Amino acid sequence: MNSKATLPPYKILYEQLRKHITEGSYIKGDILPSENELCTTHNVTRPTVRKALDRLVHEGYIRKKQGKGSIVQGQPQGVGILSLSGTTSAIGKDNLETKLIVKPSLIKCDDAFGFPLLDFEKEVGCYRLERLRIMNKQPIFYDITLIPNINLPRFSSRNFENRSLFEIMRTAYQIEVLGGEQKLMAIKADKKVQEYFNVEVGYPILRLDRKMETNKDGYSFYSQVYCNTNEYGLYGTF
Amino acid sequence: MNSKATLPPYKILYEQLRKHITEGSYIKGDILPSENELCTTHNVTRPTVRKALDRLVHEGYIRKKQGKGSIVQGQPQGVGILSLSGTTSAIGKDNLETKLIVKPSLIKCDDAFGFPLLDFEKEVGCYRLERLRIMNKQPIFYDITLIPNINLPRFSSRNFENRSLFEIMRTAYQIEVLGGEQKLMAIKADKKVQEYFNVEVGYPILRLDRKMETNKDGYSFYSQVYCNTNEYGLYGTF
DNA sequence: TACAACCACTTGTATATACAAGTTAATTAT
DNA sequence: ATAATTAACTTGTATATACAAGTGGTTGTA
Repeated sequence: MNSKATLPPYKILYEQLRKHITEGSYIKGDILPSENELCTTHNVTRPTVRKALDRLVHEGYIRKKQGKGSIVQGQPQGVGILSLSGTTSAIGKDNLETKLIVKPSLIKCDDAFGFPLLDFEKEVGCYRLERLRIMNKQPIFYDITLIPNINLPRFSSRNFENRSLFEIMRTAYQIEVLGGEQKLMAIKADKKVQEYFNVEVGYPILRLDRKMETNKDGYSFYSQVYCNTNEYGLYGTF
Repeated sequence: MNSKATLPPYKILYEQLRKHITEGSYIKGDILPSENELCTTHNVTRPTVRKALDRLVHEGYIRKKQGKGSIVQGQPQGVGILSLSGTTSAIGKDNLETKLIVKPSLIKCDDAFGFPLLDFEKEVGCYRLERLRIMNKQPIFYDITLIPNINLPRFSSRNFENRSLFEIMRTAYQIEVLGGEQKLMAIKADKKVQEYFNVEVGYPILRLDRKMETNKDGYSFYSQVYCNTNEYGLYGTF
């Protein structure tokens, strides 16, 4: 039961190269050492090296060109709201102000924005909170989040202003979002949303219903996000 | 200059298995023949088989479990329109009818839905085509696509009905979409869209402006997609 | 019957090797 | 000097092989 079993060589190499890119040892446009070079320096064979590189390609860190080499692409940009990160990192922390408009409170519910809840999640209930994200004085996102109440010390009393929920979960509880599902739709602003966004009723709004899956086995949390995309479209890469 | 170079074995196997899944020969929950079986039936070795399977895993068609086998996941729900594949695979070929409403014609343009075009792209012009995707008699997607005119034999005369553009590009021209950028917004239906979708003016519509980057260096194509998300929200994983 | 051991099967990882195909720069012939 | 050829690199694909590790059924025992 060793929680930190030794990683297989191809993963070690992957982690190492990845780190070099994320930390800037290699920057965009650089060419990685050739596969054969990596073989000798890391004392593995080419298929092993290629397996590590495949992953970097897949994740967008590098791009390979036959006859030339592996070209560093830099941070895989754009993992915006449509992808892994939270909304804060999608737009850039600087201009985005986050307000907690409804403080976390424990509620019982049977489903989370269309995503069915597991029995144990119904049992323990969920923290529910509402936030508003404001950019240049204009509200852009309004979101409702449901977080199943497993052991999350001091959750209700945490400071949610101007912090990404993802960041809080990761740093305070070691819960990382690995992926998830989402459903997108365009809807007409209802009365509540109309007020938050200061637009007329019927105004087109983009809504995302999201399920965030985490590194804690079987543990997910959920949110429903309303976006005013009039000025800023949601940007992302894939 | 053979436009239809024979595909490498691992790609042939990939295409074949993929087809079996998308067409329903294998359905969700089925277990694929083991890697060794695939080796003998296709007369290749295991690394080759694994390369094909890796790709299916990556795209969400199958899931592998050590000691057990390759479990079919069905239509890769995950790779929806918000991710790698085209819209056809996002929803499932069966129920989605594709109509070509404006045939490909060469045009000159300076930008593609907000994405700047490279000089050579402006030079050679782009094929422009419009399609409508219909599900259960209800139009769901209306899209305009711009494809820079590099050497694409017979492009204008291809059959675009009920085929994913991604699939055509991949199988006919060995052009694979590796990733891209997209911008999403909710808008009000204008007159044209209102007619296509048979909704009133002002109806909320989800619009995606996308740039698709390919395995051909520097080659991208572009599309603008209008979605009626009233009945079916756009689904995707991340 | 219940349980443990075993076996046959699966995928996961790795080595060693070979040749094809694209890129680049040096070399050679004109 | 210029152009064509060559050589030395790069990644792409494939074979053949080996053992590790997880799964599930069978078998043999207590």
